[in-house]
Amino acid sequence: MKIFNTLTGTKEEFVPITPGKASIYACGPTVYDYFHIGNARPFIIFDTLRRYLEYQGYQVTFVQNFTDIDDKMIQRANREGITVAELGERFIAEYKKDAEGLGIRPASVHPRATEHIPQIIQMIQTLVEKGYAYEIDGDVYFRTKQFQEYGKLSHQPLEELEAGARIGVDERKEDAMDFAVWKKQKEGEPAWESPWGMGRPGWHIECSVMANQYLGHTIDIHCGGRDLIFPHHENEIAQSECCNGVPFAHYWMHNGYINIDHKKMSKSAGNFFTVRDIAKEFDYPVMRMFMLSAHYRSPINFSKELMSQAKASLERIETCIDTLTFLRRGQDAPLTQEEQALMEKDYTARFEQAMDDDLNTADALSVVFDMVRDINTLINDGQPHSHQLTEHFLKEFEVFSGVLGLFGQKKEQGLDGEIDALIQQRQEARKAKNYQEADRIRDLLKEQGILLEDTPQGVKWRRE
RNA sequence: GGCGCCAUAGCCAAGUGGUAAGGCAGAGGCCUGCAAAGCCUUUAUCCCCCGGUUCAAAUCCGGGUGGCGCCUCCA
Repeated sequence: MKIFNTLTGTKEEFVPITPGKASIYACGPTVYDYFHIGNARPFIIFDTLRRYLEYQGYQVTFVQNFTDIDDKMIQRANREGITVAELGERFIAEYKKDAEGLGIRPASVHPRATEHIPQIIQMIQTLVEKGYAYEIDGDVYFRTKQFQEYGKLSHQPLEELEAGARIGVDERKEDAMDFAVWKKQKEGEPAWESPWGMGRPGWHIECSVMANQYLGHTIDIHCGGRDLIFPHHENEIAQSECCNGVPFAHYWMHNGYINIDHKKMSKSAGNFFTVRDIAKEFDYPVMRMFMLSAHYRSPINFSKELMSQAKASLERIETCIDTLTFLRRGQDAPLTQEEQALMEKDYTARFEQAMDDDLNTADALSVVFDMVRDINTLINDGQPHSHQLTEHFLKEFEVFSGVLGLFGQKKEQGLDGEIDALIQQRQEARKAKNYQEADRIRDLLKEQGILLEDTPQGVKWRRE
């Protein structure tokens, strides 16, 4: 597949370091609160990347960290009167609930910063020894001037970065662009012992260390949100490459933002919706549908209206799957020419072509919709259809579903005695042309969230 | 100030040199006891504007206009 590589600014064919294997590092959440839908975008997108690479036969090692020590963690923990560790535990658990709902599979490893303090200290020590980092009164900074390639990911000339640097920088630093890799303990902060005294790691160093530990010196793909390009990812590159002397990651992938009223959603701006809150109004898969309906690098505007659109779209696919499932339970029929012809159409090839093109999920979904319409057109006649046909397309949906992490997850509805009895009763009433009674039963079921559809093949029902 | 992105129908969104995919919403029709679901038809002579290159441009180049982002914690 082709990947747009932020490092080179071009689309490139993905060639892994080790044939048949792919190593991916994705920056995970800081677990100080529920995550918002802007945070959810990279989780969903890169989970889809992982699924697609696995579908293509790669053995994928996917690492996503939990940042469980930083300023925000400390603030929040203090505010709630609990320890940073307790806060972390709590929101890691909450992350997992939302992630599961969104169809985000657990990573191969979910390392936590606080569980890698010795390794972090060791990497900092190496950097200090090599002259890439220096200590000032318990703080340790990275010497950006020492790394010639600093700025290669964000494509910013170092001088210009300096020109834009803010006032209020720590005057003790050798250079305004230098960043902290180790922070001296302040009053009331959790801290660990180190060669530079009590302190805690800077933000950027944890990713360098954990990527290194679980994936090696050089990894295939590193991904995250666009806002991490500078300085976070730039700093990761500096630390890792100066420490190990080899390229850190071959491919860098960055997703676009989620906007609200065309402005970037962010915690600090306050214009955000948590995934947990949206889930009260829309099912989790609707959020995933929303995310996948546009290309991952484009910014997308979030609104309830767009969620409703995503919901209706998703239902269109689910309904088609439901109908196929329903037909498969019903009467079989010999395979017709039309059915044969439809089964020979190669939706999979088009789907793969779209996904191969830098994960074009919007285009891939359009293939699914084409298939849905073609199936519906064929089975619209109310006749029984070959089980061979229904099997074929249910399998096709399963493939697409496995890659996108969407639709078709619902378990086949078991036979429910009570519902069946009522449906039976209603059928009797209909036969006797007692439509008042028939409608009464239909309304009764509707109140319980059971929707009925009368089809020539029998009565089909679905929940919600 | 530096660097960069985006502009396609009422809404969303693919397409990036060969004559506008797909979804949502709307309208009309078919089907239905009525519904629901679905199907069919319909909705951009045209892709922000102005120039240019080309046999050919929404797609490339130049210039505008509008919107957004990074340079600071941020997915």
